[in-house]
Amino acid sequence: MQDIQPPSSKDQDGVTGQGDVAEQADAAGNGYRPQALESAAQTYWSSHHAYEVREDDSRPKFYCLSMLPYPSGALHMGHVRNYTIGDVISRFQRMNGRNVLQPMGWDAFGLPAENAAIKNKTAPAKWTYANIEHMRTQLQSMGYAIDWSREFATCRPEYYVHEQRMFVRLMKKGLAYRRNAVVNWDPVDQTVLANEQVIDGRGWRTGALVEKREIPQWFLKITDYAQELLDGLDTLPGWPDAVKTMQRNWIGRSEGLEIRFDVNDADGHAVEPITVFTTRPDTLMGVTFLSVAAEHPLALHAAKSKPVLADFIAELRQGGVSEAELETQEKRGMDTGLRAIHPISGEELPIYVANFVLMNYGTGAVMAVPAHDQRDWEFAKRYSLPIRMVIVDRGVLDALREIQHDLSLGVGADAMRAALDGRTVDTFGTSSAVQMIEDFEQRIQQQGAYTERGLLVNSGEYDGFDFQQALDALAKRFEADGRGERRVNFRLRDWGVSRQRYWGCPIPVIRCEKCGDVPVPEDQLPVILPEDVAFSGVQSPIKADPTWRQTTCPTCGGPAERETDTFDTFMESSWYYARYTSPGASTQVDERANYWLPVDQYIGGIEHAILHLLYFRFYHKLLRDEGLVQSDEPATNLLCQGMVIAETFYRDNADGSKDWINPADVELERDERARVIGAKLKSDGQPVQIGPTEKMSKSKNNGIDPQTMIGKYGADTVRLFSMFAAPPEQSLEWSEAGVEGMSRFLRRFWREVTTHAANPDHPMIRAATNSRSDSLSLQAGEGARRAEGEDAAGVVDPSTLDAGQKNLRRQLHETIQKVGDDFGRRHAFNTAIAALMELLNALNKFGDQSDQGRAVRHEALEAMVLLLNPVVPHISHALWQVLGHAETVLEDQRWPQADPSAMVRDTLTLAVQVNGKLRATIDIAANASKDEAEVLALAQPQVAHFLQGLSVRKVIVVPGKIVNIVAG
RNA sequence: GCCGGUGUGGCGGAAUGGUAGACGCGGCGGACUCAAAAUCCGCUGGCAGCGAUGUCGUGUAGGUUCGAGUCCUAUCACCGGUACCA
Repeated sequence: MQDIQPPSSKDQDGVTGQGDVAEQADAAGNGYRPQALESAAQTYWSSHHAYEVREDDSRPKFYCLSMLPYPSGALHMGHVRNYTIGDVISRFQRMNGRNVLQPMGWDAFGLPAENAAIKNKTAPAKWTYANIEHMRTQLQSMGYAIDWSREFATCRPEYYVHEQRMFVRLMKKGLAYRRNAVVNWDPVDQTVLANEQVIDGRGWRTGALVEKREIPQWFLKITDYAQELLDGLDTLPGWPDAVKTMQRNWIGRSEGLEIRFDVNDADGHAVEPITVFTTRPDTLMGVTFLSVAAEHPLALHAAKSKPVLADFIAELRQGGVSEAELETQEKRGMDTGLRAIHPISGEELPIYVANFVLMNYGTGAVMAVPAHDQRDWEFAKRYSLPIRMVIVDRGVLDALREIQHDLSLGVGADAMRAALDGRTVDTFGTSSAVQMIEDFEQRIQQQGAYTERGLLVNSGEYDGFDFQQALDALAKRFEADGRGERRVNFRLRDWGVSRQRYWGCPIPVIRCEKCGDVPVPEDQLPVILPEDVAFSGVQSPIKADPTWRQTTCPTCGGPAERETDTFDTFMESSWYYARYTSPGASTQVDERANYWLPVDQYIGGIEHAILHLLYFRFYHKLLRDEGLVQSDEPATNLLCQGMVIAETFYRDNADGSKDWINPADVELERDERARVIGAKLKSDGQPVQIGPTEKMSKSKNNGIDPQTMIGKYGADTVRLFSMFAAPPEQSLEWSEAGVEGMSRFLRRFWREVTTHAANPDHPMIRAATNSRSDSLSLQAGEGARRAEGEDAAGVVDPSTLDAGQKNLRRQLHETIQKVGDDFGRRHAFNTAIAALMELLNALNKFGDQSDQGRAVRHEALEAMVLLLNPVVPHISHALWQVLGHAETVLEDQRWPQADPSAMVRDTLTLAVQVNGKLRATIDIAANASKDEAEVLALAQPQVAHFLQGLSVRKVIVVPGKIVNIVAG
């Protein structure tokens, strides 16, 4: 780079001046020194409060929010990816004239702080605050355009006081209530375990078999909002369909019938009736038994007089409470000895306790129809219970009608034959119809349930009915005789917010023996969690501390105790987005919330698709119903980014365990075709095993530390790689070789711009350079303003361009259009960057040193700096000055606009296919007719060759794309 | 188990029903260098062929279409969630 002339070589220090940038370019030849340049840019932004914003009605607002981090100790690549996506969108939107808010905070309560406290013998608070300090510094070194003035940590009383106030209001509205619910209980430690802490049914520390235990817990009535949460999904076109589908299925609205069965005990005496909920009342005549949950009152009643049943129920109490564990268990059950009376046939049906029936869905009891429900089918097979077919498809029904008017078959093919016995019908038709029915029934008996909605048979007066007719008829019948009713059921359960943990927001309730659960009066809030505590891990310090616990009842003034459970940490993360809009407000949010909300773009991991994003939507409706916000939904657009994954490497130990080796310490070996054939440890040169490519984790030692990468390559390179290597919603595989490629691209870009700018003959550069010597002592921007105003000679004159100049300019404007679309609409950052790489490759080949050639190059380089700015803001900040502009917040420059006249093409290339296979391409005038394209296509020698012996049947011409000749 | 997603060269990926493999990595060859690094230039899906070119090819099996990586049906593998990890 010997030809680079620094615009001004003797500038003193100038952290923010142009001189140091040029000096860097000069000193190292290639000259791109990210560390100095990045800290200079960051200092400039923070000293100018460049990203602090306030409400401004003169511009459209844009609230860009990334999910707030849990302060686990150090920034990881998942954070880097999440926040880089948010930063690119934020900077892009600001360059397009929006008033952009991008805040950051800390989801500071949570289980890992307690685990760390046990391990390191420090208080959870101390550990958490230290992590926040460290991680803030790390985030700042990434150069994100964050308004740090709004930062908060959710573990501070000034934050959670509002959460407590909302809770006591919800209690008064009846939206918060207390009831018993089941948890994982470690009988050795005598503690409640999180699902995560239960491994193969045992406590993670003690190894003891976990038990289910019922304890009183607080709930929020999210089910009151189930229908609205479901309907609201239709108002969110900017949310991914996958997320909306998952939420719809999670809410799980189903319409059906609640039916009451009378029950007799083993001696034939009537006991309490049982109510079941079913979405398939059409299968009612196929019920052959009933199943109830182990906790169902009837089961407990029966167990009193049946010790084996009591033992069985006790056995079902073992194991964890997670749905994944319950649903993958072997299906087991036991007869209670009780008998349900079928409400139509009067038949006596056994009632089983079954481990797959959940007490917290529906009524905790189901009617079992093995012929038409796969789970019931498997259960029936295992316990030799009858399988009675009552639903068939139309073909079977028609076959049945052909041979008999009565559609009742009895059970099994033999019964059907008996029904046919002695009848005389058309021989051929009968045998095929019999075969068909027999096959259908045998399939159900032997292979599995038929679960489609078909037509009823074996159902007496309902034979031949379809699903809807059966539902209507049965609902009418049962509503008339008081045996049942139509019911809409949701799978969604109320939100259990109690946690038996210390490091969380105290639940603001006082328990009084006389007055019951009394909400803490608002003027006594917050209930503060003491932070300076000794924490052993077995018991919560606030539970152990009588002076904290003991208080007086706000109602009767008598002695009372505080609730010592704390809130689920999803509580804090359900409303933080709103608090960012109203820093310092004495209420939960103030009127500023209605300027910023709803969030215009929310970004976070797909793992939050259901729980967090549903609570987030729910809480927004709670805020709305308290009159605090006006919108119905918290965020209009949602982007879910994929995980960051990396290769794993290991060595086997003698005892069968594995030593996981960090990818940074491993070198790959390849064969002559570049396939990876092995790997060895750099330090000893000995081979290591290659494991699967997985999510970065401590356990597999495949995490790549962002800080190391920033130190080695600079934040811009890390940002560029994480945006280039994959589209945002897919998983991103970390590759240090790929990172080096990004660094290479930035160095080439640096060289292209500095080489161009160093040419003293260029009029625009000359103007800028002349002013530069005094630009440091003048107001920033002076020199650039001069440069921009003067010297028309440096401006592109489209009418005088030659073909090469026109081509480059066309590519430039096509790239401007593509990058704008990819950033703004598609969020396809990877392809936008690829297009910019292509443009740089073209610029690199473009050797034109004429005035117009240089003017075209100047236009292209300025545009590139602006287009790349959202992704790599530090180098852009520096190069913008190199191009002769004053130092500035680049987001306040206009986003480049594509010039349609520069993109006009005279000729187009069309693909020519014969019978769908590519045989030639043709260049044709852009305004050519379909007929002209067809004639030219048919004239191609390759086309003629493949048409030999065939006659053309049809020619399809898609203008601008393809000509397909169909021949045969 | 259930719900959602993904599957394309040696690797990450591109292709919004219309020329499969853009861009990057890796690899091979060359230039520069005493040498190495860096940088620059060229080639790079498989098979056949000196080549022009042909042929096969987007997890697997079918289907719709003039045309399918893209749409439909079935199936396999992997990933995320599964209500107390966040």
